[in-house]
Amino acid sequence: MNHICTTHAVPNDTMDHHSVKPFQDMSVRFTELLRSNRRSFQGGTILRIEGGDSGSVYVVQSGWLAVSKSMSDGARQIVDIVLPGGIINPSSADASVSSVQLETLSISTVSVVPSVAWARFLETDPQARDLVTLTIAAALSRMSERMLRLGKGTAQARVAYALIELCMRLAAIGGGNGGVYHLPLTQQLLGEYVGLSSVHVCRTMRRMTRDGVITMSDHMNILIHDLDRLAEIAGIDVETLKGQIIGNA
Amino acid sequence: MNHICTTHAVPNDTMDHHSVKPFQDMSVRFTELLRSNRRSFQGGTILRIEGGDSGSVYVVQSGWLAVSKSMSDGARQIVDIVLPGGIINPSSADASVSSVQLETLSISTVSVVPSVAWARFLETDPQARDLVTLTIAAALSRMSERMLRLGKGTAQARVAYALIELCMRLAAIGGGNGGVYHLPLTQQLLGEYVGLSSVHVCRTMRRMTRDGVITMSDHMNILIHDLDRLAEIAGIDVETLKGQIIGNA
DNA sequence: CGGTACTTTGAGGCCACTCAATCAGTGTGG
DNA sequence: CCACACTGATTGAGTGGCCTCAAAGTACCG
Repeated sequence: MNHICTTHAVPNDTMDHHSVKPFQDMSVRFTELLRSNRRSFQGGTILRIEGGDSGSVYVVQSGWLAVSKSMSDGARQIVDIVLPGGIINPSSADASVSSVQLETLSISTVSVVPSVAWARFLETDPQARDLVTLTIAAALSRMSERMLRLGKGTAQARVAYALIELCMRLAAIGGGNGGVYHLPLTQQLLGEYVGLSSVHVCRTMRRMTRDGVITMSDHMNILIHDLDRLAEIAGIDVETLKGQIIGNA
Repeated sequence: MNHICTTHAVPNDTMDHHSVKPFQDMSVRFTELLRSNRRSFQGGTILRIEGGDSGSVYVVQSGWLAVSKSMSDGARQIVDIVLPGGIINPSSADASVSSVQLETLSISTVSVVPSVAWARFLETDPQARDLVTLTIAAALSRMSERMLRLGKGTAQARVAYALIELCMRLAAIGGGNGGVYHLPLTQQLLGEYVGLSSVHVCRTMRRMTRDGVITMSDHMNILIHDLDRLAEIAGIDVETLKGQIIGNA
């Protein structure tokens, strides 16, 4: 039920609760650029197919997006999950020259800025350049961390890391307080994020539930009971990680 | 036998055969910046330990580098391999804020530019900024591609992809003609790159040799006999990939 | 010639996969 | 209001790919 790019985009200038934390201190021109290109999409919308629209930068203001790649046999890997405040630049950053798919995981508000306009703007705004640099650094850090667990690392470690990563990133932008949050992902999608089959994601999370580390309620509502245990399973130091995968240091 | 950062760096201004392809058309000031910070390192030198020297950008002019991360149990994942022409900016690009290890895989010439000087220089040189952007895009593309195979993808596909990726990148900077090249990696290291044990790397490559796809001679001299077969195993389209993982489009 | 580093091959085990069936939640139309 | 369909979670059974342990082979070097 993927909708190919709802072109009937909804210009959303009614209210401005969309100004995400990382964008708060930016210049007026930056804010204006985002606002004039803002669109809304429902969950499960494909914004960009491999190399299709090669000329836009995506600035996320609300909702969750997934950047993914697929093998010829259809198996898919979610390369990165982008939260509000994230910037996806297929031609220079988060997603490479092309061949990645970009889709919404939930109802989202995204500013779709033509690459040319974006580049021209960046030339004039050093502060925006710094923001982009910081955003990319955070994305790379996340990806490296996830790669490490994809290569080495058990199913438990992969899932545990993903849960912590998303929880921390969410907290950084003012969501999910105290280890409670909602994942707009099926176990299938989570599996594609961490490189596991949906079945094994289920088993793994079930086990962590039995062990009292987390609690799940209706459709991926996560409550982290024992962050220390979870961090141990994931093989990370919470404090260290915080400084690395969060963009707004 | 890792040498902790040979501080007795050898300023290498004897000849200038170091000017790598991607750097050829850059400004004089850029060239000068690199030259004044150039150093030589022997293979197996650790240039940067997790978050240690937090303030340098590394511009590779010759040799191979590895960017890696380790788990608490010592298992290591090579996040990216950087060839001549590559730029590693731990605080904004290839390697994230910190917590990555950077080491030489072979004798290398690298310009180690202090972050502050680098940032200041970039402010004044839009062309250099574009180069950085392009370099990052290529790195991200490679990483995404490798992540896909790390998550889904058999041992064969992972190894095959790595061989093709490195061959193509090497060819792009004027190395290894016609599918023949030398990998300055042990099977152990190649395993850390593609997420396999050294034993299984061996078996996999042996099998590809038996199947007539590649030939190996003394210590990782690779000859690709049947690129089409190899590409099929890797699950890629050669032409498509070329445009994506190579920086100098 | 012994030492070291790396590759190769065998044997056996475990983790995660696939296949498949059941269950739970949510609509949807009669 | 209930039967039906549909999507997603759960659990079991069995398999296979990759791992580990281990031993032998090969090249290089002091």
